[in-house]
Amino acid sequence: MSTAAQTGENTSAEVAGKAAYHHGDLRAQLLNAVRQLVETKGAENFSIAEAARVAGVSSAAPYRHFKDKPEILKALVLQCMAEMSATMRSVMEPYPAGSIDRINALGHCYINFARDHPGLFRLVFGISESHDGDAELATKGSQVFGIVIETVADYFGVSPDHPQAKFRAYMLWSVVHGHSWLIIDGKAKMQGIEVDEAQFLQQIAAGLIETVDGIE
Amino acid sequence: MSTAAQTGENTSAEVAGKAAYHHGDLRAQLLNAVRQLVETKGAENFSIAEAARVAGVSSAAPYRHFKDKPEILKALVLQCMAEMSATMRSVMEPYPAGSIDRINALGHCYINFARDHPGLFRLVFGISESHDGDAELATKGSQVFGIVIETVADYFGVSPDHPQAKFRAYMLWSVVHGHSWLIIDGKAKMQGIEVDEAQFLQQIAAGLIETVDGIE
DNA sequence: TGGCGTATGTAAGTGGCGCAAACATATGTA
DNA sequence: TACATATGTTTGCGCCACTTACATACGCCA
Repeated sequence: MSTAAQTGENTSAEVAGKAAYHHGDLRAQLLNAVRQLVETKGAENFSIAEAARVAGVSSAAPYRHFKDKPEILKALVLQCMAEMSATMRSVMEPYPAGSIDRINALGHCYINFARDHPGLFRLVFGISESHDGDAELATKGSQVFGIVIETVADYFGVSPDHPQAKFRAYMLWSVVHGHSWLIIDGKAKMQGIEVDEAQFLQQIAAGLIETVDGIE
Repeated sequence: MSTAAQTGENTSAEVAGKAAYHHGDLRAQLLNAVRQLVETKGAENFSIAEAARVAGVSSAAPYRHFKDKPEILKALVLQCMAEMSATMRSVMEPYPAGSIDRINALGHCYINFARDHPGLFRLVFGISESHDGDAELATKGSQVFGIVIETVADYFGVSPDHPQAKFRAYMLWSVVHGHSWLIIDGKAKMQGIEVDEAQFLQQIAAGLIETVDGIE
């Protein structure tokens, strides 16, 4: 448990012999620690103090790199969003542009992120400290949703600015987002529902995209 | 601010002259206080101590009625779920059984709950302390989702046990649930999307329910 | 009516956390 | 080499979750 954190952590500075006072990379190491804690204990149960302990520094050290707790979490959210958009781009790349397979691949990818990192998913989409008007978050956010819009627009052969493309993309996003939540909350299983995900996504695509009589 | 809490709270015991020591209804009053705090500050930012202050008792008093913080929140979740299912039943009642209007009414109702009580919605569906195998939560939960299944099954004229009815109901639930989350997170607005909700629900029903060639 | 057990409240204490100083040490640059 | 700055530590404050010991009211039975 505690060793898992250390295997990759202490290599950079302490082992290198630079003495630990300035180990040069605390910000990144703290983010790793926070990420690990959020994944295991949830965003509302992690403490900066514990993250500092994991990183091997005093409990006040984090405040040299982050203003306060929300700012740490925001940094982690940005990191996750960047990963999500990168992964989404990579999983859809094998499929031909404009194909329905690309849309399905996006859906699977999104859901898998939630299933594989429920703690992070909850953080990214569930925390109320929304930093409401934050520009960075908005930007990274559109990099995720933007992919969906692009892909849907490609399918219909229209510009991503087309309102109908946005609307259809938003419907898709809603289903996939909702399903992700229900999965990690265990609500589906609680109701005795076992969802065949491939079928689910296929039916969604069929009902919300393919049956639409051409846009514009 | 602080007076708002008192207008409705002190009436039961203190004003009645019974002295405050046993005011007879602390559990309910605490739940009210917690509800108010969760609605305004979010479930991860409320403190038992503050709820006790609002209710006008010492900070240890709540522990006579609730084991710990998660248990308080669980009680509130149960309360919310009961309200949701009651409201859902009442809003669909005016429409004829088996009609698509009933399905739409359910959707609106669900989304409205999220919009009107984002803090509570986050609590009910977003907190990781899922009390995972909790029987009470499962029961109350099925009373919510059960309504959706029933209504969809009615539309198709099959039994609520029919797997296809469950599957279609689950798809609907996912969209509505996802949209609710995106709305209260402001994600839609952040992406410059203004969703016409009536149209949204109508398109969903059209794509996921009405176009389905009869079940079984 | 009176006494007793129990339910329900309070006060005080423990340990942890978020965060702010004030202080210490390393690093880069003149 | 000296100084400004970045980055770490120690200490301290206030708040919180939760516990334990104590106090008070209420219900019930003789």
